[in-house]
Amino acid sequence: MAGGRKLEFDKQKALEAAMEVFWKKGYLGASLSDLTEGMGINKPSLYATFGNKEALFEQATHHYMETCSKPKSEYLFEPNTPLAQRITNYLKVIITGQCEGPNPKGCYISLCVAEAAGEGMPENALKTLNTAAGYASELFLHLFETDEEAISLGLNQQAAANARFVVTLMNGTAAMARAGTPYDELQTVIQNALRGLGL
Amino acid sequence: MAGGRKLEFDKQKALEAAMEVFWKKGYLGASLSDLTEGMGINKPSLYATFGNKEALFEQATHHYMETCSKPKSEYLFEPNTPLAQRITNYLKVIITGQCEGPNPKGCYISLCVAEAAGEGMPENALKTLNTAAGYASELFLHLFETDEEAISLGLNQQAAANARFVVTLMNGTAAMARAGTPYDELQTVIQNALRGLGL
DNA sequence: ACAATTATGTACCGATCGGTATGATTGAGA
DNA sequence: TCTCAATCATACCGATCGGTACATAATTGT
Repeated sequence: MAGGRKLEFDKQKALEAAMEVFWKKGYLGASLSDLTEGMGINKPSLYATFGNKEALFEQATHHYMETCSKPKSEYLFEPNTPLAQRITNYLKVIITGQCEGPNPKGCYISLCVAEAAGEGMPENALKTLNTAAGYASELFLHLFETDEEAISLGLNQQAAANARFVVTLMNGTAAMARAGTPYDELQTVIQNALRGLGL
Repeated sequence: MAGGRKLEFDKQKALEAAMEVFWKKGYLGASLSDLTEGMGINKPSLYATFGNKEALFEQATHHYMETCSKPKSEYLFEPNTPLAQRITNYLKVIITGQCEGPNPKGCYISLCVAEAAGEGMPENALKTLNTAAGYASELFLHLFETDEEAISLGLNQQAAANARFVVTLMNGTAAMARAGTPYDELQTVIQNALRGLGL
């Protein structure tokens, strides 16, 4: 019949802004005021467009995974590149994202998972978060189990343990970055990490 | 002149309980209701005995460092024990504390530092937290710089970087433990860590 | 026994929490 | 131009936030 008034804001920009607020404050730590201020809209617009705080978090988390997390994984599978170099490149990009740029320091997922253990986070937010949190583990598990060079090096023998080691270290760099450790200082742990894998 | 009514609770037990609440929820995440319920006292008693939420946090943090963090460091300086064995023992005890026992999962300090980066934490709480957060780094820096075996192995050449690697990994295990990773799975990263140090 | 002192429980303070009702404003189709 | 649908800003909802006033209960020295 009739189409009403147009949105006065860019939905994708608003979602990006919401992601940054959750990234900085966590789920429970981000208040509706923080969100509306960061997104540049007011509460009724937020609820009409995204549902509620929990639904917004799910969409922001999905946006984070698609734009910040998953694209970096291509460095792990670059053709004609030694495994050690691929892992180095990947970790460098990860640490860069944790330390530098306009985004908050640290890792969105790692922060919210830590927050979630304190209870008080609604169920759907938890489910979304757990799915996202498992991504990196499965990525490295798949790498160590199937990569040609990884197999020839025997890294597939303890693929799960090796993947856990790398993921643990990435959680560690996220914590250090969030505490203010600069890129130059965190970058040195990559060498130790590769040596820890036998590379 | 005259001494009034006696405290009906054990101040030390109440502080221990407060520590567990902050450990589980973080500073901002712990509400006065969470604290009074966990401590088994009501608000006026809390304020009369500990000051306010911020002062209670400072005392709880100090209690954590003295009872949970610092005592474990003795494993790093045990006489007549190879360095690799000392670090292994230390990390095993750390991970045990992060994964098992009656306390919340993860690391009190690591959680609150992550929370602090989101702003909103009062100044004195931040100062207390930063002091506590620097303890582990200085501990390993001192170890790698002064330990006889560490020097003979050349670990003192890059003492700061080596210390940063270990501290980063401990922050990582804290995050993994908080997310629910059990001791048996986290324990395997110790071997990778030692290899990363060249031990 | 009395007075002084301290701790306790209840009930309350202004501010903020997540979420919403309401009415004015804007734009599209007829 | 008129009507209808959708978004906007403001103001409000009950609940909870950190913190406190106040009256009562319990302990001590005189």
